[in-house]
Amino acid sequence: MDNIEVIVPKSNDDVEYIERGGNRICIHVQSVEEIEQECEVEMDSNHQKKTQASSTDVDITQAWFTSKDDKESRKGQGQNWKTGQWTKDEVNILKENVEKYCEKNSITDPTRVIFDMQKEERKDFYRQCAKGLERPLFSVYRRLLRMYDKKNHMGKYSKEEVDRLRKLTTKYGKDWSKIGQEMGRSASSVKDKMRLLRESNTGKWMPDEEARLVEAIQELQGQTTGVPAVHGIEWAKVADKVESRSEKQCRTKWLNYLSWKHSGGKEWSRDDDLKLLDILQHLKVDNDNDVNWTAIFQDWPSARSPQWLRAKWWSLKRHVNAYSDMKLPQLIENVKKQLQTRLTNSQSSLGNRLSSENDSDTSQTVSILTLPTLPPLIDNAVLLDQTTSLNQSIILDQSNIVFDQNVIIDDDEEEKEKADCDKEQEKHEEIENEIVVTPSTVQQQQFLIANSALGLLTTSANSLRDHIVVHAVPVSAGNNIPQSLVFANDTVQLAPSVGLPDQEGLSVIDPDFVVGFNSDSI
DNA sequence: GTACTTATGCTGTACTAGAT
DNA sequence: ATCTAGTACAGCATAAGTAC
Repeated sequence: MDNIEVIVPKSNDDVEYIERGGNRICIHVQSVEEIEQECEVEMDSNHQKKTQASSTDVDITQAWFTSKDDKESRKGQGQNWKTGQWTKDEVNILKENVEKYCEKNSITDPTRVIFDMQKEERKDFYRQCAKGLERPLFSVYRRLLRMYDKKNHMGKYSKEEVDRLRKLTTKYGKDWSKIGQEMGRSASSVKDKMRLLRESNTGKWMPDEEARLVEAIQELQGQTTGVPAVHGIEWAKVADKVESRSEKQCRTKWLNYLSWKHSGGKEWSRDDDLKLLDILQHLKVDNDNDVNWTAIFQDWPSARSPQWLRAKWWSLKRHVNAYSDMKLPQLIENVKKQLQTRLTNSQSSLGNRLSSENDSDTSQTVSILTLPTLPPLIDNAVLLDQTTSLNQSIILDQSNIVFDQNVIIDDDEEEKEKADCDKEQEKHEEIENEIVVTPSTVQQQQFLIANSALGLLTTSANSLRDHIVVHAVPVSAGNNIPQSLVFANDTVQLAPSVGLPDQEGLSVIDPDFVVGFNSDSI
């Protein structure tokens, strides 16, 4: 045995480690629980030390590795760890770990441990901090340095600072520590800033600049047409060839516009917004940092790049109040509602009447203000969820048809929904020359018939698409259509009630089943 | 010398504010 | 709404320091 652990209770809270004849003796006083916890930590530490020769056995959170080979071999062993941006939860765990360590060691200022202590003094500090995080120690170490460096996060550089930075760089070269010290900023901050200070144009790109960029990319990628390059481009070299722009500018311009343009990309549409939300919803990830934008980007002609796609998501989610406080699934739902509300408002501004301002979580109301000319085929339909009940009213006057629905998602909300529905009906009954068709009682025969080409809209959580709610009629019903459905001179095709595909995208539509809506017969 | 720890430098990316 | 820019942060490689 290399090390022997001896736990000796003492009358104060001091913690001491003593080396005796190759044995390491830990002396401190703690509760039984704390002692057990400490032993566990030490055992982990010892285990780690013993097994470092065969590093692939080591727990990721206790391994300090940086080399490519080490990572590859660990991946080969099926070990996995988190990469990329740290989540809020991870940062919180890290902070808690630091606080715990400081508390245990009677330290008031964590920066003292990180920046002042000798490594013997802060023994096991990084290992303790890494607990509960699926990150290598190296990653934890770097994160802590940045997090607790008071000279970091100091905001925008003033013009004076930039001038001074330029002078100091001339004086000290790339000694960023020295420059940072004099500037009162962190070394990485001054280094990053200098990198972006290369002389370059700003603002809109000129056609000749764009041409040079395309040429540079094609030259460096060894390609002239086809698939846009996204990865593996050395932007510093590209910038050298473009001459008038920095590497960062080149990268952004290429990834967000030119690569898409040069591969025959299509314009982004509202359908693409909905498709994106649909995809995100089905990914079932808890955090948008975990979204693989590259995978989503594949084979999507309207998407300009993974980065651009991600930016698209950001522009959508920013429309939701307090978006940063929401869990992803909830946020996606809210983005959908926002989008649909924006569409409603947009329709309203075109001169149609907005019949309902109600956009709460519990009452989801649709108003189709003018009955559009329906296309001969409606190619998408969504069967309402079994638990969903639907009330609807159809309001007709001389020129407009207002088609309202209240979809009740949750039984608990039923009373409220009903009240909302009643209120809506009262409101509508005040309007002259309107005919109100009361809710259907045959719920199994209700479908959402969707086709975004209609330009229709609901805020229902049940469909990703613009949709109109109609009564579906069994094919067997033939022409015996309920009179309540006959409300216009348009022709619409309904989904059959039998042989339905299990979910959305109801493509099986009986081509012969066409219902003539005739307002005269109401 | 070797294995491990700590630190630095360069490149690329993420997030988001500001400009258009 | 979209484009551009500013800042922070991560990945990767490797140098320097240290204990054995």
